[in-house]
Amino acid sequence: METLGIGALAKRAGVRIDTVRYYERSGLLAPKTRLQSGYRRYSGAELTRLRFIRRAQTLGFSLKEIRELLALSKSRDVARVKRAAQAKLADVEQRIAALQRMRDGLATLVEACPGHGEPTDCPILRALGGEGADLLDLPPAAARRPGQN
Amino acid sequence: METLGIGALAKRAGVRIDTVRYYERSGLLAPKTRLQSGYRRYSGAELTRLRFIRRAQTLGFSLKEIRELLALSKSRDVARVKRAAQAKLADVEQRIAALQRMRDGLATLVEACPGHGEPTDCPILRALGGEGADLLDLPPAAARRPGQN
DNA sequence: CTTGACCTTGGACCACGCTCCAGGATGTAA
DNA sequence: TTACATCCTGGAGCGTGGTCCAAGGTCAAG
Repeated sequence: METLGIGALAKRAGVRIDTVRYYERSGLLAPKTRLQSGYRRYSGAELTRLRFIRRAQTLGFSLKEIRELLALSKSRDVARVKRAAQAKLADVEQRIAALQRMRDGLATLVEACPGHGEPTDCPILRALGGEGADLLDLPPAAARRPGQN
Repeated sequence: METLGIGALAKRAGVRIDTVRYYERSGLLAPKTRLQSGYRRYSGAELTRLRFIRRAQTLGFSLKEIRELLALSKSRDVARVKRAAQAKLADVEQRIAALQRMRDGLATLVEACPGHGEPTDCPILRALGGEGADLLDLPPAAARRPGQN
């Protein structure tokens, strides 16, 4: 069976070599085997997994979440897997909702801005500068993403 | 005119004091004046600005982008401001679309999983583990968020 | 004047997600 | 065998967005 070196794997996934090793350190992606020399060898499954990691990232999942997601595939407990997937689904739906609020706020602003003329006619500028930031007024902010550390 | 100390300002904006100082260091928010003692004093305009910064963050703007946005408001260039907002809007919409694809994929998986029985009957397990990750297969990934450094 | 809350600065530290480097070993093709 | 690409490990460094701490100064009330 054909295997890939770390460089070939990285190239095929559009990722840097260091990133692959970083993912390994992070418990996300292990080589299928190692040569006696220590060289990592990957199979198609690892490539698939790596691509999955990248896709999930573009969808806003943190590496930690992705690790959890991938861990599911190891647990052979179908019920747990299903519950986890459902939880993830709910999470994704919440994110979509949050992004949609974002989008609505921005769309309102963009629509209301003539794109020319007096700065005082631009709601974006008014929201930025003035007292009447009504247009940008969004719900408090509670749900910040980058954990409040 | 009534002014606020840094503590009062932070409280009113729902932010930590350190965060206010951090924003100042980052060139986002300067106090209106300082007392002889060095104490920062803020006016309503700064509170508005601070709230704007937070709102913008919830809209997915980075502090760097917010700094640019705030700089634009000084430039009074309506067209540029609008373009920046439009770009962000497009970005947010792309993210929503990507998340919706993920949601659909997850929903399909969850629906198709019996929640019990053989692991081989669970499509989630099959999608995550195997070669045929078809259900989770999403478009390439191009639009990475955290700049490729 | 004392107390306690509030403020100052400078700098360390954190998590995240990489990215790069040094020094050395290995693989492969000519 | 030589040459060159590729790989190894361990650890440092980076940008982002904070958060915390020490050592000390200030403000307002009683």
